[in-house]
Amino acid sequence: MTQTKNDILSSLNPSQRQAAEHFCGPLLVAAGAGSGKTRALTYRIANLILNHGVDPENILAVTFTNKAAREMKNRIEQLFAQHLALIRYDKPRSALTPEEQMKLRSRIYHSYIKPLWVGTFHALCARMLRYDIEKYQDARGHRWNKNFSIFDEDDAQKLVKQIVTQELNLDPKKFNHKTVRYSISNGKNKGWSPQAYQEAEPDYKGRVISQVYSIYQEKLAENNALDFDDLILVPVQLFRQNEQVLAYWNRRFRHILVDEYQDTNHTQYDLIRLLTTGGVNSYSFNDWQQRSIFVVGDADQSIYSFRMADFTILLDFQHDFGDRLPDESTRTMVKLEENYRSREQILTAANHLIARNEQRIDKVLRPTRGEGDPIYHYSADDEQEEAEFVIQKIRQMNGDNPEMHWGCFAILYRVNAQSRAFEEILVRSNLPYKIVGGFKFYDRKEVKDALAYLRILVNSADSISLTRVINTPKRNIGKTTVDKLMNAAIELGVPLWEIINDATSVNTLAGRSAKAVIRFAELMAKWQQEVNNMTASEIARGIMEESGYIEDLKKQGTDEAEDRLQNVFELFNAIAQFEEDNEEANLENFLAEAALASDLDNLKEGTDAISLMTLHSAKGLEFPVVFLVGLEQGLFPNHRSIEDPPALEEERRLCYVGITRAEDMLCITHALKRRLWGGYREAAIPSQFLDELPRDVLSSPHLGRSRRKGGSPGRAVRTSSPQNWRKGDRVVHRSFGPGEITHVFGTGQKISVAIKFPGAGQKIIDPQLDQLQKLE
DNA sequence: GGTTGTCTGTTTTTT
DNA sequence: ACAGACAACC
Repeated sequence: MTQTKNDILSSLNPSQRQAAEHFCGPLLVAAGAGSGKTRALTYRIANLILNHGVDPENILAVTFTNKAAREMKNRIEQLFAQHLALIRYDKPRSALTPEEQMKLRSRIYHSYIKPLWVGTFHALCARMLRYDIEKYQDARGHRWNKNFSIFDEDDAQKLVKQIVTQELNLDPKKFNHKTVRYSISNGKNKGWSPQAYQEAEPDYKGRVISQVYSIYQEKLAENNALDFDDLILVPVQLFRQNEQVLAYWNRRFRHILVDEYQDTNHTQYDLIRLLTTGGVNSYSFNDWQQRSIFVVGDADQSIYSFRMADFTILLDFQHDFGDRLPDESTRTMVKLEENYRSREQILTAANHLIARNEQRIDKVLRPTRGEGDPIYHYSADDEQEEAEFVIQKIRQMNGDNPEMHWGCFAILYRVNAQSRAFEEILVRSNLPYKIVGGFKFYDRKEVKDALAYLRILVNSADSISLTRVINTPKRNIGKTTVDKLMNAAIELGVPLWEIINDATSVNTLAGRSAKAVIRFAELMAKWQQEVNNMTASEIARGIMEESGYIEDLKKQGTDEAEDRLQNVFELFNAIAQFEEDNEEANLENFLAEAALASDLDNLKEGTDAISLMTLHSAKGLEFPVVFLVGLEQGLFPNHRSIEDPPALEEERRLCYVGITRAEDMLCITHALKRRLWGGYREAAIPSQFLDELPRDVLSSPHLGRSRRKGGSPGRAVRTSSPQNWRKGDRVVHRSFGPGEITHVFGTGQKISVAIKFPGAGQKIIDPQLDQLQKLE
């Protein structure tokens, strides 16, 4: 009888506790970096179940990444283990015998973890759709069945390309398939149908894109496939058209928790709102009996606007769901401001930097740990020397401090391409490292080929997968043959598979390739039969063997082929692992998971290695020592953001995210010269963010040198305006480097100049806005 | 139908 | 610089 409510929550601070104790109604937790938001979330879930008697089945917890979902499950499990060890065995968890541990874990998993719905928006929606998608039809009557394929970005682009170039014969320069795909994606993230798209963007371009969008949806339906955006949008539309379906999920998920709420887009918001209110479509919704909406986020860490995330959704929470009272008197917002992660000097820098942003909730990170060391700033000659410096510094710290193992260090950069210089030196130095994100296991050609085979078995309508592997390995089924078959399929309005699987049609259409096509069809048909009899592992091995794919790689004999072979086997391992971890593992479930999984390396965590990743991937993580590299104008902030104030604010938030990853030590570097697009970019100007950090927390032995070489960006603004620019002047631009003026337009205040840059080509620039310096 | 060589855009970030 | 797309050739 020692377990009371107090005991579970006793380790929380007052604000965390207020968040964790929240039962019914809306609550926004505005949680600064390192303030224990995951803690508040997990403790609240435990508290709901243990102290309020909520059935885990009634809880929906949405995270932004798979990693975060895994982490949350683990932490909830640990909480329960701690708690139940005391209740059931009357001793702390650490004192349990191995058998008792095992028994306890299995019990916790079955009664608490498994019935909880914890996952990303995409994974959770995919799961709901496996139940209900057959009740859905879109505005034009298209339907899907529960074996739908999930198209990744690659598949989606292929489809758009097909439409743009073949169906509509558009000028590929004006309507680049990637740009069109991106526009469609953005439209979907705003909740627009093709019709709505056209209404929102009624100009010529908008009308064309709307038309592509419309055909694209038709094709997706023909393939029985959805793209990433549809996974969210389709449930929203289904909920709007089918009251019973919405009522079911609304009743089911009484308590909804959303992590990283600042990263939600409008469609995701609609989904959450529908699930929470059950479709009561007004702000007067206030039936909070036995229900809650609990969102956690930080507007200062909103870094996904390029994916249509909109942090004003977080800023509006109080208006949407809350009591709409001012911050001081509201009962529907809690701020977590104590920072348990970083040393004071690091927090000072972070607070100072982010305070420059206009759009935010006022909030500071209050230090709880000692002052720590100043932030170290290093100015390198080029990207190679930058990497050498960082690695040498890591070796030195590792040598000096026995407790600093390799896993303590992280190198964070703006773009993936920056990892190369570091990798080269790490390999040469023989140090253990891991690259998080970047190349993804499931993006590799051979893995996608294997998955395509499997997808066809589950969803034979998936023509994208079918065309992908029909001649891989080579079976003498060339482009002309595939085109003929495909045209017939389009003509008849049936999936490609139906043509291929009919020997007569094939004989008529395919000429001398007919035999090969028929053999391929027979192979696939045979394995389709086995989907319900054999395990996913057996099927995967079987089809990859019998299709000749493995044989083909083996006989190539190159290192690359060997590598690919290894990856195919690695996929088999992943399937086997999946079968071990999931009771109802089957091929369908595996494919659903694989489509949404990022990379496999996450599985082998725990290895002691230096971490390399982009700033975006670093969100949510923390490291004792962080190196923030490549702080150069044009790289970070990225050149596409410099002239766009909201985008620049986002870059600044990204920098804030980077700084706040560091626990004890932060080191910021930039290079004066950087290899980019093949050539060198000379005289790179240090990032403006360096100037935006408070001076007194920066320790920077090379500061003087770097300033003189790069010029001070702060001062350059003022010196550049009254100049007389002339054709032929040699100049240095803040982000494009050195160049020569080729034209001068206008006079006086309204002057603009065209400059030819060796690296970036010709650009027209306003010297008032851009930092331009004349060279003598 | 497959292979070789040339041309092009590409580098912001991701579920 | 480099991969992927496409055309010309085998």
